Amino acid sequence: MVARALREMALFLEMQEVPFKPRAYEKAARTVQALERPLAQIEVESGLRGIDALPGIGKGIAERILELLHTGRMAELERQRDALPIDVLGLTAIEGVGPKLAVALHRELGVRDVRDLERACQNGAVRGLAHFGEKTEQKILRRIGFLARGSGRALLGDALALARVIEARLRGVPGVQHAAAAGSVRRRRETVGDLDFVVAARDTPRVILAFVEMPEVAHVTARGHTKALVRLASGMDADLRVVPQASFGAALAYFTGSVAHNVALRRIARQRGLKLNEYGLYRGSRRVAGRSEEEIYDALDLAFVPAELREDQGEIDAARAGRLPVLIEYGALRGDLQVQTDWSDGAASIEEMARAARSLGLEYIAITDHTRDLRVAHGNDEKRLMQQVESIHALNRKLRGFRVLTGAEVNIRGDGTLDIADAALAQLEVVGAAVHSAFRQSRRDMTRRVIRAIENPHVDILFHPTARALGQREPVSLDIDAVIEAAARTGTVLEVDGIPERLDLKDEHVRKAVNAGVALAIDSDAHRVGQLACADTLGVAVARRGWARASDVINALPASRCLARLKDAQTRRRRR
DNA sequence: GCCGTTTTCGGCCCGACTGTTTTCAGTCG
Repeated sequence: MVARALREMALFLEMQEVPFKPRAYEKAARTVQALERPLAQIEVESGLRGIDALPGIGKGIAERILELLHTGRMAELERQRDALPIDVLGLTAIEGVGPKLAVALHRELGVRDVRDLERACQNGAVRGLAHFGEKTEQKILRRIGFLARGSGRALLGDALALARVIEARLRGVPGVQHAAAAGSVRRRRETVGDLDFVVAARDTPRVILAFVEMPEVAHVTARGHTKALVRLASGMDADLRVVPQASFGAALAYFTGSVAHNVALRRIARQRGLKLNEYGLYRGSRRVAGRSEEEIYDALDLAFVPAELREDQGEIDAARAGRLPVLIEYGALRGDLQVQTDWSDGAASIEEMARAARSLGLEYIAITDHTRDLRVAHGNDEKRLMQQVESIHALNRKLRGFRVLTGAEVNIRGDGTLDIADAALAQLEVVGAAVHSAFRQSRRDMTRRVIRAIENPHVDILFHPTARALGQREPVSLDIDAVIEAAARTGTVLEVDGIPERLDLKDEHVRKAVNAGVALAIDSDAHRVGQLACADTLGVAVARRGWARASDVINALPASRCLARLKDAQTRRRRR
C-alpha cells in the first residue's frame, strides 16, 4: 500500500514535470517494496529514524510514510488526486502510456481510467490528438487486452526453458559471435516479466531477421537497426539487442541489470571520470573496457559480480572489498533429499527415479514419500513405510555407484506434532517435515507449530518452509526470523525446494539463513523423472541469489558425510 | 527529495525506438 502511494506520487510529480522528485519517490517505492519486515514493525522498533535510515528514504518521505501508516491517508497525495482525478497507476501500467500521455488524454478527452481509454481508442478519438495516430491506438488496445488476461509475469522455470531455446537459435545464426539471455532470467528472479537477449554479430540485419522470424514469435512489436521487440506465442515479450563484439560485455551487463545495480555501477564510473553505457566503459571518447563483463568490473576495481547477486543489495560494497562469497556452482549438488515416488503421489517407481537421478550425475537421492495424514497423496503409514525401507535396501544391493536413502516427508499437524510415530522415524535416514494443511493459521500459531516440528530430534529438514505456490497460494503466515533462529539452535536443515511453483525458501530467506549459519538442502521435490533437474536449474539458482556457498549446502556433500551431518544435528537435538 | 571515495550544496544514468512529424517528445529498458 505504501509503495503504491509513493509510486503514485512519483507519477503525479512527473506529470507536472517537477524535476528530480519523481525519481526520489520512485526509488523510495522500490525500497519499500523490497522490505522484508513490515514498515509498521520498523516504526515500532526504531520510529521515524528507522524509516529515515532506509536507502532512498529521507526525512520528507519518511514523514509521509508515517502519516499514511497512522492515518491511512497521505494529504499531499490526496491533494494531487483532487487536482487531477485520474487512475495514474492503472493508465501507466499500459505499455506505451506514461505520465505525459496520461495527462494529455485526460486534458483532451476526459480519460480518467483504463476503461475510458479503451472506449476512446475504440471510438478512434485518440488518433485525433497531436502526436498520436492509429498505430498508437491499436497498440494501447492490444496492451489493455494483455493486462486483462493476467499479471504478465512467467515462472522462472518456464522463462528459463524458453530463453535457452531462443539462445540456442541465436547462436545458430551465421555470423553470430556471442549470444546470451540477459535480464531478470539471467539473474534468476523467481518470476520473469520479459526476455532479453544480447548478441554480438558481424551481420546485424541477419540476426534481427532470424529473431523476428523464429517460430516462437507471435507478433513483431518493433524492429530497428540494432534491436527488435517481439511478443512470443507464450504471451511474453522478448527483446533483442545486437552489438559489436567489442561491446558485448558492456551490453550484457547493461541488459542484465538490475537497474539499481547498473545505476550504482555508473555512479562509480562517473566518480572516476569514466562513462558507462551499453557500448562500453569510456574515458572521454576512448573505450577502456567492454568486451567482457569481467573487463568492466576489473576496470572499476570491483570483483566480478555473479548475475544472481546484481540487485544492489550490498554486492557492490562486497565486490569492492573483495568479500563476495564464492557461490555454490551449478552442477555442485551430489544428492537430492526430497523425491516422491509412486508409493505416494509420484508418477515413477523408486528405481526409475534413482536411475534418472544417476543419469543426471547425482550420487544419491532420499525417497521422501508423503505420510499418513495426506490421504489425497496415499501417504504411507508406519507399516508401509517399513515395507518401503525394505524395498530400498533391496534396490541398493542392485544399483551400482548410486545410493538410495530411506526417508519420508511427514506432515506437521496443526499443533506441531507429526503424523508418524517417533519409533518409525528413527528407522529412516532422512526425515523431512512439512506443512500441508491448516495453511491459514495465525502467524503466532504457525510459527509455534513449525518450531515445534523443528525441535523434534527426528526431523532433519524442514521442507518448503513457507508452503507457498507462486501465482496460486500465498505463503503461510510465518515469522521466518524465528524459524531461522530455531533452525540455527537445533541444527535442523532448511530446504530450498526447486519445484518451479515453490522456490521455497526464497532468495531473501536463504540469505538470512546463511547469515545465521543454518545449513541448507537444495532439493527437487520431484514427483516425476523430468522434475529431478529442478534442484540444479532452479534450486541452486535461488540459493545463489541468497548468497549461499557450497559449504552451506549439505547435499553438496557425498552421501556419507551428508548423513553424518544429519546425525550430528540429531544428537544435538536429543541432548536439549 | 535524496545523498556523500568531488560531501551538507549541487548534483541527480544513458541511449534507442516509435510515431508522428520535418526536429523531437515520450517511453522504455
